[in-house]
Amino acid sequence: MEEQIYKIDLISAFNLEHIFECGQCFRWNKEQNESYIGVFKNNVLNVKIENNQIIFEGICENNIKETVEEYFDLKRDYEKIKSELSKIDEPLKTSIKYGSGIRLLNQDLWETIISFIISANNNIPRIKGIIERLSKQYGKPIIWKEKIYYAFPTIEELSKATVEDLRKLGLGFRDQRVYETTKLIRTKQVNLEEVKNKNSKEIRETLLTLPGVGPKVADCIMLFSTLKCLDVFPVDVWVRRVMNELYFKLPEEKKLKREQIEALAKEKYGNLAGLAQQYLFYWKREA
DNA sequence: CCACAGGACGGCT
DNA sequence: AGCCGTCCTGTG
Repeated sequence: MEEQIYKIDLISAFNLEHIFECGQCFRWNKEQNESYIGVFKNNVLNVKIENNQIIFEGICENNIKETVEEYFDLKRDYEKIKSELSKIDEPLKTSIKYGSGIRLLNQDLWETIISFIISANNNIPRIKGIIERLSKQYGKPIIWKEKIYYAFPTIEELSKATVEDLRKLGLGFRDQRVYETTKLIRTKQVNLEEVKNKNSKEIRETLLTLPGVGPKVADCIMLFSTLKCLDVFPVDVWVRRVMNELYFKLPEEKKLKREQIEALAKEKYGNLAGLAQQYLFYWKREA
């Protein structure tokens, strides 16, 4: 593997902070110079914006242009999506202006499943720390510019970890869930290759059979991985707050149940509900 | 020291 | 069916 570089003209639906800080990924970190470095698959990339260009540079297993186009969802027309969603109502329009550079990454399904099981009842700094330790312990090293990075462990690699090993890495009560899910996937009792060919409803049902995957985690996996089911609407405490505030003017949380919020979102935002969720979430989190 | 934040799950009504 | 305590660790 060797260093590669790829540049494209800057597009308006591409902002590093919007993409990497909207809660969809855990392995991208900001450098001193405002660029980001991240690990995905067997790639380590630095992304920066300079002179109205987006510059992707780093160690890339396959052709960097194709890798980047796939991972950063570059073939999807976000301008069209934003203008369609902006018509729906004022709050959504405002949130879209705020997070205009958001794109949904096409992340590896296996990595997304494990990452979001770890995300349960957890905060972002700690989730990031756990995933780094898992990768360092079980993943393959990748060296770039004298620094060592670690790929996320493969199914086989993570299968070497015992529940106790996972506990030592700080997973807490999620250790058992990650262990059992890894076993189900390794033995193909849940076959990830087959999941890809199913429809949205079947995918969700399958994911929900994995230990540690409940409704919210299932939706995140479907939205943030290569599955790209844009119609799901992950409801966490933040989204619940926004929806209650925006549409019901209820100062107290928990007035609306998760299912009710989900149903409302699908009714209002239709098959782009997942994107709407991201704009609203990012807006509320940062503002 | 305690309170709190964050989803899944199992046990209880 | 719905509600609620518990699971673990970091932060204030």
